[in-house]
Amino acid sequence: MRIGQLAELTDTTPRRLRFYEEQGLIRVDRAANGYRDYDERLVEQVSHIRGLLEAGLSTRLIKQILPCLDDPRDIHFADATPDIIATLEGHRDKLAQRIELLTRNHAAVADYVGALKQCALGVER
Amino acid sequence: MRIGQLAELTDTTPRRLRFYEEQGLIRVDRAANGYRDYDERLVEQVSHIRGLLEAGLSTRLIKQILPCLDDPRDIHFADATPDIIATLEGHRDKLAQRIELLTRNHAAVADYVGALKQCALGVER
DNA sequence: TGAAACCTTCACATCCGTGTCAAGGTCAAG
DNA sequence: CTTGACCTTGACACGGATGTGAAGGTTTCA
Repeated sequence: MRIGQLAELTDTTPRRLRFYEEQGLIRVDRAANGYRDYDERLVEQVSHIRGLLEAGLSTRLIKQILPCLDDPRDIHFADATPDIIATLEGHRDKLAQRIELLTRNHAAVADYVGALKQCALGVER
Repeated sequence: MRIGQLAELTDTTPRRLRFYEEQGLIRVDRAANGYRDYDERLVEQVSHIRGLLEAGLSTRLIKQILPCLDDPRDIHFADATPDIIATLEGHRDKLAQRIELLTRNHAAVADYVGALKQCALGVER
Protein backbone atom coordinates (compact mmCIF):
# COMPACT_ATOMS: atom_id res chain seq x y z
CA MET A 1 0.00 0.00 0.00
CA ARG A 2 1.18 3.52 -0.73
CA ILE A 3 1.72 6.37 1.67
CA GLY A 4 -1.47 8.25 0.91
CA GLN A 5 -3.62 5.22 1.52
CA LEU A 6 -1.97 4.37 4.82
CA ALA A 7 -2.26 7.98 5.89
CA GLU A 8 -5.98 7.88 5.21
CA LEU A 9 -6.47 4.54 6.94
CA THR A 10 -4.67 5.74 10.06
CA ASP A 11 -6.19 9.21 10.01
CA THR A 12 -2.83 10.92 9.77
CA THR A 13 -0.63 12.49 7.07
CA PRO A 14 2.15 11.34 4.72
CA ARG A 15 4.45 13.81 6.46
CA ARG A 16 4.03 12.03 9.76
CA LEU A 17 4.51 8.59 8.26
CA ARG A 18 7.81 9.68 6.72
CA PHE A 19 8.83 11.14 10.07
CA TYR A 20 8.03 7.95 11.98
CA GLU A 21 10.08 6.01 9.45
CA GLU A 22 12.97 8.45 9.84
CA GLN A 23 12.79 8.00 13.61
CA GLY A 24 12.97 4.24 13.24
CA LEU A 25 9.46 3.58 14.53
CA ILE A 26 8.37 1.67 11.43
CA ARG A 27 10.15 -0.32 8.74
CA VAL A 28 9.04 0.45 5.22
CA ASP A 29 9.79 -1.30 1.93
CA ARG A 30 10.24 0.39 -1.40
CA ALA A 31 8.60 -0.44 -4.70
CA ALA A 32 10.68 -0.58 -7.92
CA ASN A 33 9.84 3.05 -8.69
CA GLY A 34 11.05 4.32 -5.34
CA TYR A 35 7.60 4.70 -3.81
CA ARG A 36 7.23 3.54 -0.22
CA ASP A 37 5.33 0.26 0.04
CA TYR A 38 3.57 -0.28 3.35
CA ASP A 39 2.57 -3.64 4.76
CA GLU A 40 -1.03 -4.09 5.90
CA ARG A 41 0.11 -4.65 9.45
CA LEU A 42 1.38 -1.09 9.60
CA VAL A 43 -2.20 0.15 9.86
CA GLU A 44 -2.42 -1.21 13.36
CA GLN A 45 1.14 -0.30 14.28
CA VAL A 46 0.81 3.29 13.14
CA SER A 47 -2.50 3.67 14.98
CA HIS A 48 -0.74 2.40 18.05
CA ILE A 49 2.09 4.88 17.64
CA ARG A 50 -0.37 7.72 17.16
CA GLY A 51 -2.07 6.80 20.39
CA LEU A 52 1.18 6.78 22.31
CA LEU A 53 2.23 10.13 20.87
CA GLU A 54 -1.12 11.67 21.72
CA ALA A 55 -0.70 10.28 25.22
CA GLY A 56 2.42 12.39 25.51
CA LEU A 57 5.19 9.84 24.94
CA SER A 58 8.20 10.80 22.84
CA THR A 59 9.25 8.98 19.68
CA ARG A 60 12.46 8.13 21.48
CA LEU A 61 10.60 6.34 24.27
CA ILE A 62 8.12 4.74 21.92
CA LYS A 63 10.95 3.33 19.86
CA GLN A 64 12.39 1.67 22.93
CA ILE A 65 9.19 0.06 24.11
CA LEU A 66 7.92 -0.93 20.67
CA PRO A 67 9.37 -4.48 20.86
CA CYS A 68 7.19 -5.03 23.93
CA LEU A 69 4.13 -4.23 21.90
CA ASP A 70 4.52 -6.40 18.83
CA ASP A 71 1.61 -8.75 18.73
CA PRO A 72 3.33 -12.09 18.16
CA ARG A 73 4.62 -12.88 21.61
CA ASP A 74 8.05 -13.65 20.20
CA ILE A 75 10.48 -12.34 22.74
CA HIS A 76 13.82 -11.33 21.27
CA PHE A 77 16.07 -13.43 23.44
CA ALA A 78 19.04 -11.35 22.38
CA ASP A 79 17.43 -8.46 24.26
CA ALA A 80 17.70 -10.21 27.62
CA THR A 81 20.85 -8.31 28.58
CA PRO A 82 20.85 -6.75 32.05
CA ASP A 83 21.04 -3.19 30.77
CA ILE A 84 18.17 -3.57 28.33
CA ILE A 85 16.12 -5.14 31.10
CA ALA A 86 17.00 -2.29 33.43
CA THR A 87 16.06 0.33 30.84
CA LEU A 88 12.70 -1.30 30.23
CA GLU A 89 12.06 -1.58 33.95
CA GLY A 90 12.73 2.14 34.20
CA HIS A 91 10.24 2.88 31.45
CA ARG A 92 7.73 0.55 33.04
CA ASP A 93 8.00 2.30 36.39
CA LYS A 94 7.80 5.76 34.86
CA LEU A 95 4.67 4.70 33.05
CA ALA A 96 3.21 3.51 36.35
CA GLN A 97 4.04 6.84 37.99
CA ARG A 98 2.52 8.75 35.13
CA ILE A 99 -0.64 6.67 35.33
CA GLU A 100 -0.92 7.30 39.05
CA LEU A 101 -0.57 11.03 38.65
CA LEU A 102 -3.04 11.21 35.80
CA THR A 103 -5.50 9.08 37.74
CA ARG A 104 -5.36 11.40 40.74
CA ASN A 105 -5.88 14.43 38.54
CA HIS A 106 -8.63 12.79 36.58
CA ALA A 107 -10.44 12.17 39.84
CA ALA A 108 -10.00 15.79 40.85
CA VAL A 109 -11.39 17.06 37.56
CA ALA A 110 -14.28 14.59 37.74
CA ASP A 111 -15.12 15.69 41.27
CA TYR A 112 -15.00 19.32 40.29
CA VAL A 113 -17.21 18.78 37.26
CA GLY A 114 -19.65 16.85 39.42
CA ALA A 115 -19.82 19.73 41.89
CA LEU A 116 -20.26 22.26 39.09
CA LYS A 117 -23.15 20.28 37.65
CA GLN A 118 -24.80 20.08 41.06
CA CYS A 119 -24.40 23.81 41.30
CA ALA A 120 -25.86 24.39 37.84
CA LEU A 121 -28.81 22.17 38.73
CA GLY A 122 -29.44 24.18 41.86
CA VAL A 123 -29.59 27.39 39.87
CA GLU A 124 -31.96 25.88 37.32
CA ARG A 125 -34.48 24.78 39.93
CA MET B 1 9.84 34.35 48.77
CA ARG B 2 11.99 35.17 45.77
CA ILE B 3 12.31 33.33 42.50
CA GLY B 4 15.59 31.60 43.24
CA GLN B 5 14.32 30.15 46.47
CA LEU B 6 11.10 28.88 44.94
CA ALA B 7 13.05 27.39 42.07
CA GLU B 8 15.23 25.51 44.52
CA LEU B 9 12.30 24.34 46.62
CA THR B 10 10.48 23.02 43.58
CA ASP B 11 13.56 21.59 41.92
CA THR B 12 13.16 23.72 38.85
CA THR B 13 14.58 26.96 37.39
CA PRO B 14 13.73 30.67 37.47
CA ARG B 15 13.26 30.53 33.72
CA ARG B 16 10.46 28.00 34.07
CA LEU B 17 8.75 29.93 36.86
CA ARG B 18 8.67 33.06 34.73
CA PHE B 19 7.30 31.04 31.86
CA TYR B 20 4.51 29.51 33.96
CA GLU B 21 3.58 32.98 35.14
CA GLU B 22 3.55 34.24 31.57
CA GLN B 23 1.24 31.37 30.59
CA GLY B 24 -1.11 32.27 33.40
CA LEU B 25 -0.52 29.10 35.40
CA ILE B 26 0.47 30.97 38.57
CA ARG B 27 -0.27 34.39 39.98
CA VAL B 28 2.75 36.22 41.36
CA ASP B 29 3.02 39.39 43.43
CA ARG B 30 5.75 41.99 43.16
CA ALA B 31 7.86 43.50 45.90
CA ALA B 32 8.50 47.25 45.98
CA ASN B 33 11.76 46.84 44.08
CA GLY B 34 10.13 44.93 41.22
CA TYR B 35 11.29 41.49 42.36
CA ARG B 36 8.72 38.72 42.12
CA ASP B 37 7.34 37.74 45.51
CA TYR B 38 6.04 34.18 45.71
CA ASP B 39 3.53 32.93 48.24
CA GLU B 40 4.41 29.79 50.21
CA ARG B 41 1.49 27.96 48.67
CA LEU B 42 3.15 28.20 45.28
CA VAL B 43 5.63 25.52 46.33
CA GLU B 44 2.89 22.95 46.17
CA GLN B 45 1.20 24.45 43.14
CA VAL B 46 4.40 24.59 41.10
CA SER B 47 5.28 21.02 42.05
CA HIS B 48 1.85 20.03 40.86
CA ILE B 49 2.31 21.84 37.57
CA ARG B 50 5.69 20.21 37.06
CA GLY B 51 4.12 16.81 37.54
CA LEU B 52 1.42 17.49 35.00
CA LEU B 53 3.93 18.79 32.47
CA GLU B 54 6.15 15.77 32.94
CA ALA B 55 3.09 13.61 32.46
CA GLY B 56 2.77 15.13 29.02
CA LEU B 57 0.00 17.69 29.50
CA SER B 58 0.29 21.08 27.79
CA THR B 59 0.32 24.36 29.67
CA ARG B 60 -2.86 25.23 27.81
CA LEU B 61 -4.67 22.19 29.19
CA ILE B 62 -3.16 22.57 32.64
CA LYS B 63 -4.36 26.14 32.81
CA GLN B 64 -7.90 25.03 32.10
CA ILE B 65 -8.02 22.29 34.70
CA LEU B 66 -6.11 24.16 37.39
CA PRO B 67 -9.25 25.45 39.13
CA CYS B 68 -10.26 21.83 39.68
CA LEU B 69 -7.06 21.24 41.56
CA ASP B 70 -6.99 24.08 44.06
CA ASP B 71 -7.00 22.58 47.48
CA PRO B 72 -9.70 24.61 49.21
CA ARG B 73 -12.83 23.00 47.81
CA ASP B 74 -14.25 26.38 46.95
CA ILE B 75 -16.02 25.91 43.66
CA HIS B 76 -16.17 29.04 41.57
CA PHE B 77 -19.89 29.21 41.03
CA ALA B 78 -19.42 31.65 38.19
CA ASP B 79 -17.77 28.77 36.30
CA ALA B 80 -20.95 26.72 36.22
CA THR B 81 -21.83 27.82 32.69
CA PRO B 82 -22.77 25.01 30.28
CA ASP B 83 -19.79 25.60 27.99
CA ILE B 84 -17.23 25.56 30.78
CA ILE B 85 -18.79 22.38 32.12
CA ALA B 86 -18.70 20.85 28.65
CA THR B 87 -15.04 21.79 28.19
CA LEU B 88 -14.09 20.26 31.51
CA GLU B 89 -16.05 17.12 30.75
CA GLY B 90 -14.09 16.86 27.52
CA HIS B 91 -10.80 17.17 29.38
CA ARG B 92 -11.98 14.67 31.96
CA ASP B 93 -12.85 12.12 29.29
CA LYS B 94 -9.62 12.65 27.39
CA LEU B 95 -7.71 12.08 30.61
CA ALA B 96 -9.63 8.84 31.12
CA GLN B 97 -8.78 7.70 27.60
CA ARG B 98 -5.15 8.57 28.09
CA ILE B 99 -5.06 6.62 31.34
CA GLU B 100 -6.63 3.60 29.68
CA LEU B 101 -4.11 3.64 26.87
CA LEU B 102 -1.15 4.08 29.18
CA THR B 103 -2.43 1.32 31.43
CA ARG B 104 -2.66 -1.13 28.54
CA ASN B 105 0.83 -0.26 27.39
CA HIS B 106 2.23 -0.40 30.87
CA ALA B 107 0.88 -3.91 31.17
CA ALA B 108 2.45 -4.87 27.86
CA VAL B 109 5.85 -3.54 28.91
CA ALA B 110 5.56 -5.23 32.30
CA ASP B 111 4.71 -8.55 30.67
CA TYR B 112 7.59 -8.25 28.26
CA VAL B 113 10.04 -7.38 31.01
CA GLY B 114 8.78 -10.33 33.03
CA ALA B 115 9.36 -12.67 30.13
CA LEU B 116 12.83 -11.24 29.50
CA LYS B 117 13.79 -11.80 33.11
CA GLN B 118 12.55 -15.37 32.96
CA CYS B 119 14.66 -15.80 29.88
CA ALA B 120 17.74 -14.31 31.51
CA LEU B 121 17.27 -16.59 34.49
CA GLY B 122 17.10 -19.61 32.18
CA VAL B 123 20.43 -18.68 30.64
CA GLU B 124 22.08 -18.15 34.01
CA ARG B 125 21.14 -21.58 35.28
C1' DT C 1 -0.06 13.18 -25.70
C1' DG C 2 -1.37 15.87 -21.97
C1' DA C 3 -3.49 16.81 -17.55
C1' DA C 4 -4.49 15.29 -12.83
C1' DA C 5 -3.22 12.92 -8.94
C1' DC C 6 0.08 10.72 -6.72
C1' DC C 7 4.83 10.05 -5.23
C1' DT C 8 9.94 11.58 -4.19
C1' DT C 9 13.52 14.63 -1.49
C1' DC C 10 14.83 18.90 0.53
C1' DA C 11 14.15 22.81 3.00
C1' DC C 12 12.17 26.26 5.55
C1' DA C 13 8.46 27.57 9.06
C1' DT C 14 5.72 26.87 13.26
C1' DC C 15 4.60 25.95 18.21
C1' DC C 16 6.01 24.56 22.70
C1' DG C 17 8.84 24.12 26.77
C1' DT C 18 13.53 25.40 27.93
C1' DG C 19 18.31 26.97 28.04
C1' DT C 20 21.31 30.68 27.79
C1' DC C 21 23.17 35.04 27.46
C1' DA C 22 23.35 40.15 27.53
C1' DA C 23 22.59 44.58 29.80
C1' DG C 24 21.17 46.47 33.58
C1' DG C 25 18.87 47.26 38.57
C1' DT C 26 19.01 46.00 43.86
C1' DC C 27 20.95 44.75 48.00
C1' DA C 28 23.89 42.99 51.72
C1' DA C 29 28.53 42.31 53.35
C1' DG C 30 33.23 43.62 53.39
C1' DC D 1 32.18 52.37 47.83
C1' DT D 2 32.88 48.29 45.69
C1' DT D 3 32.10 43.51 44.99
C1' DG D 4 29.22 39.58 44.45
C1' DA D 5 24.90 37.44 44.52
C1' DC D 6 20.56 38.03 43.26
C1' DC D 7 16.90 40.03 40.47
C1' DT D 8 14.82 42.32 36.02
C1' DT D 9 13.49 42.20 30.80
C1' DG D 10 14.56 40.85 26.22
C1' DA D 11 16.31 38.20 22.80
C1' DC D 12 18.10 34.41 20.36
C1' DA D 13 18.64 29.17 20.04
C1' DC D 14 17.30 24.50 20.34
C1' DG D 15 14.87 19.98 19.98
C1' DG D 16 10.69 17.66 19.00
C1' DA D 17 6.54 16.86 16.21
C1' DT D 18 4.43 18.84 12.48
C1' DG D 19 2.88 21.92 8.42
C1' DT D 20 3.89 23.63 3.96
C1' DG D 21 5.87 24.42 -0.29
C1' DA D 22 9.18 23.89 -4.16
C1' DA D 23 11.03 21.08 -7.90
C1' DG D 24 10.72 17.11 -10.01
C1' DG D 25 9.50 11.90 -11.19
C1' DT D 26 5.47 8.33 -11.90
C1' DT D 27 1.03 6.64 -12.79
C1' DT D 28 -3.54 6.91 -14.63
C1' DC D 29 -6.94 8.19 -17.49
C1' DA D 30 -9.18 10.67 -21.20
